Amino acid sequence: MGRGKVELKRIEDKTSRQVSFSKRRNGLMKKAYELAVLCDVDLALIVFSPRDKLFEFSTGESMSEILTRYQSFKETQELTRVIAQERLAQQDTDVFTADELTQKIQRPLEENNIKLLDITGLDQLEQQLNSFLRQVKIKEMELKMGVVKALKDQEMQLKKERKYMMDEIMAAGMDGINNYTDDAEPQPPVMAVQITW
Amino acid sequence: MGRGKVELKRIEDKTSRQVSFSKRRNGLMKKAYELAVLCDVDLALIVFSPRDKLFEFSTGESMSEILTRYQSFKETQELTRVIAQERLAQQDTDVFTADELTQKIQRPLEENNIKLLDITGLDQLEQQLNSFLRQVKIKEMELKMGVVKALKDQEMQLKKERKYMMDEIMAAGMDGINNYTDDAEPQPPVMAVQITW
DNA sequence: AAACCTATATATAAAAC
DNA sequence: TGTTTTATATATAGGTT
Repeated sequence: MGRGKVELKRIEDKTSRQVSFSKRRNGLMKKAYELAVLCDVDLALIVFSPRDKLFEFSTGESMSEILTRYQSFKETQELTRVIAQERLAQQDTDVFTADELTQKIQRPLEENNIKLLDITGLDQLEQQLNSFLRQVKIKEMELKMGVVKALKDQEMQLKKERKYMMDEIMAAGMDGINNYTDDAEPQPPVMAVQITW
Repeated sequence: MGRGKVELKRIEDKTSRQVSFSKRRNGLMKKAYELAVLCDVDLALIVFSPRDKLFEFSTGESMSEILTRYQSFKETQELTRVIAQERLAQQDTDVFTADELTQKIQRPLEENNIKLLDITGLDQLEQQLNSFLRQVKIKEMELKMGVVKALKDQEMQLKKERKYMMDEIMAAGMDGINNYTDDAEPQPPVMAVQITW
């Protein structure tokens, strides 16, 4: 895009790399701005120069709002994935506990958030976090209950399907079949979400 | 950049806005990629489409690493700003407490981090955060001590300067001057950083 | 929507200041 | 180091399919 064509690899000459960085960085920012305005979208751009200088651009909302939105999006994505996974898993196992489920859901969410806390976290931060967490606890609980309910519904549906199939088989005169290989009766799924304050 | 020139404002026609979004988004990603490769820099790009679909691009390091780095950078920036402010403030006041200082430093940092915690924060997150915070507490303390020390040094220097000026004045035969307008003796600055576990 | 087609607008490499 | 110049490479608007 200039007098000479450039290979897509690190520019070895330090000077021209710096010049290129300066020009292309401006170009990228401009393009980002144009995209945001023309197409009416939200975006965030973060660039660290080779000398660790920070260049950033974000639309109307502040950078941290967009990053928060990103986090939310990722979490929802993870939740959706986990729920889908659970549904598949449910096709093979008959029983699951809410505790197991809770664990599975929590792990990815925690990892995502914790990475964003920096080493300079402060001691008072803990207190504020506690206060903050108390405030969102109700919504959190609602969310969990919703997930558990969704899976519960799924389980119920599977059971109905099994029952339906069983009925068909029975109707065909194939009674005497027993799915349980040991003496223990199948236990009802544990259905409790633990809430601690 | 095409057959017609486009005004820099929201494209009103929905279809061409969508087409433009698709084309320009790809272009932006490509440019971002080229910048990263050619100039050997780290960057992150987050775009939310009008229909809330997420498009993202980040270099080698994962997105969350870059966001963490961004957070760190911002915190350092804030710290630097606060320190500079403190230095200015010190020119008018004679005494400051480490407690006051700690408060001032903590506020911006907390705000920055807390915004990144989403409503789906989980109850176990609190525990992990506590564990995490314990791990970084030592570094945190070191940081604070460093800041306090820097300001302490600054204060000492100001005192020396005042003393020097005072000496000059005294030497000029202008004794009997008293800077204190009430009976209380000036107290030494409180010098303690509170560490709780 | 996406994929292709030009004509034109923009971006930018290299040079010159 | 930054700005301006200019030749060339790229991006993309508006069509068409």
